[in-house]
Amino acid sequence: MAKEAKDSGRKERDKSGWQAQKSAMMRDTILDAALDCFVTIGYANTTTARIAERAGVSRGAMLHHFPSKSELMQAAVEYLHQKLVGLYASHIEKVPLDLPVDERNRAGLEGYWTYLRSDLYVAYHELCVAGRTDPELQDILEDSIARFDEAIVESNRRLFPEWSERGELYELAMDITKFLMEGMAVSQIVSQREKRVNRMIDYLGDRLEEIFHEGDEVGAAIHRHSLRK
Amino acid sequence: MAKEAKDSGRKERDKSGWQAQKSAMMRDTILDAALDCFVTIGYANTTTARIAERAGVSRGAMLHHFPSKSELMQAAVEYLHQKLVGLYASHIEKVPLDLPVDERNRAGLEGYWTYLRSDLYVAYHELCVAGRTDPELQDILEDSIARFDEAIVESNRRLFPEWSERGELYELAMDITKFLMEGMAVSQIVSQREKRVNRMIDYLGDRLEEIFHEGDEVGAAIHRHSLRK
DNA sequence: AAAAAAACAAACAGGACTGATTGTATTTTC
DNA sequence: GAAAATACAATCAGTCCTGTTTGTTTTTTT
Repeated sequence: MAKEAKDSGRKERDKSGWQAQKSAMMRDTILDAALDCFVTIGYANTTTARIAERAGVSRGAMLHHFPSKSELMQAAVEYLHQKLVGLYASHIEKVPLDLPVDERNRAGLEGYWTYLRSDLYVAYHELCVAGRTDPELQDILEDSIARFDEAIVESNRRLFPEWSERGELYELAMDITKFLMEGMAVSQIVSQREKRVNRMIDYLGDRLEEIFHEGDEVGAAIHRHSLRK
Repeated sequence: MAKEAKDSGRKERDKSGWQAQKSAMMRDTILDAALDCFVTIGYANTTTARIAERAGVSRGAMLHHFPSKSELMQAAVEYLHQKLVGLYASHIEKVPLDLPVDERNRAGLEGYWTYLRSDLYVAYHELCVAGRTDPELQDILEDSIARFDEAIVESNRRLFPEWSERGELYELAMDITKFLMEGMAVSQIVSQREKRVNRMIDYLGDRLEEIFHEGDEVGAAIHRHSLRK
């Protein structure tokens, strides 16, 4: 209240000065360090002191930018979210739109797999698991996850326009892709087993093709396998 | 050395006395409390004080049984392993062996899903994620995981004897089941979304049936879909 | 150039955690 | 029943963590 009244009486701070630039750089440095810590030592072992050390700044300086650990974590989640969206998009954008469907499916799966094998995804998973028992973190993540899912839907709409009218088949295909590949990725996080990945991606690509072509048939055949009650 | 020489000169402690019974009960009480903590507050937030409180014993008493947190965690992992094996077996044993294959597949999947939806699995996943950044814990878990996988293989051999000669098709079926359902379970851990589970289990059951029947064909057809290079 | 604001660093304070230690109670052995 | 072993409880000590406070430096505004 009193503070806001005070602020209204002065010019807004110039955002183009060296201080402002330095502040923005500092902020990113700290947040990058936070994500690094999630990946290398785990979310559970991430302390403000460790982040400051990794960022190469003092804890006092960092506390100026993020007055509490909670605020720092919140900013880190948002920062991670932006990076994840960017990372996913960068892999998906590499897929040429003029490929035939089955090759495009396969390329999309490989892009998704590369995304799932990233450090950023590891950090994300660390946060998700921690959020199970931390309501505050969970709230932040839910918002981020919802926005990320929307971004995925948007990317897929562009990359796979032929699926746009497949309704429940599309949902099934998305589910099986998501669960199967994320299950595989989490399994890789837990213990590195590179074997079998290509076989699984091949298999999934074929299944997606089948599911898609089920939409070419009209009538009882739609319910033959995939949508059995 | 010197201690062992000393011990060899006296009778072994009677294991049937009240003290021995109480000690075993105490041990299980502590370990149950530890698993409870993993589930309710997460592995990361589990402290010796919290376990002792949950077990209803003093920290001093607990320290007698487990002289360090490390030993307690090690014992908890082993205890969890035993419980997991027992839980999985209990669900799988309920499946009547005289069911037709497709129904037995479906029943096995539902048993596996029930297992994956258990608190024990949640605890297991907490440990797996924590083990990523804790080499000591990871070592313990690797041993446990390997033994658990063997137990699964043994159970499946009994429940699905008709798969015993399907070689790589069997491996594929096991992989897709594992990754898909664990991916789904982990997704449920992270955010509770009960929808779509039955659809996915239906779909997986059908795929397993297909994969199995690919073994009925000899020649190029084996490589038509699933095992494409 | 002085004043104000922002940024940075260092130290303080209280709480939490683990392992070590000391003391007490219970059970078993002789 | 006394001694020994086991079990249990309470306290101590050192370390780490987070938030608060104080002091210094840098940048911007006046």
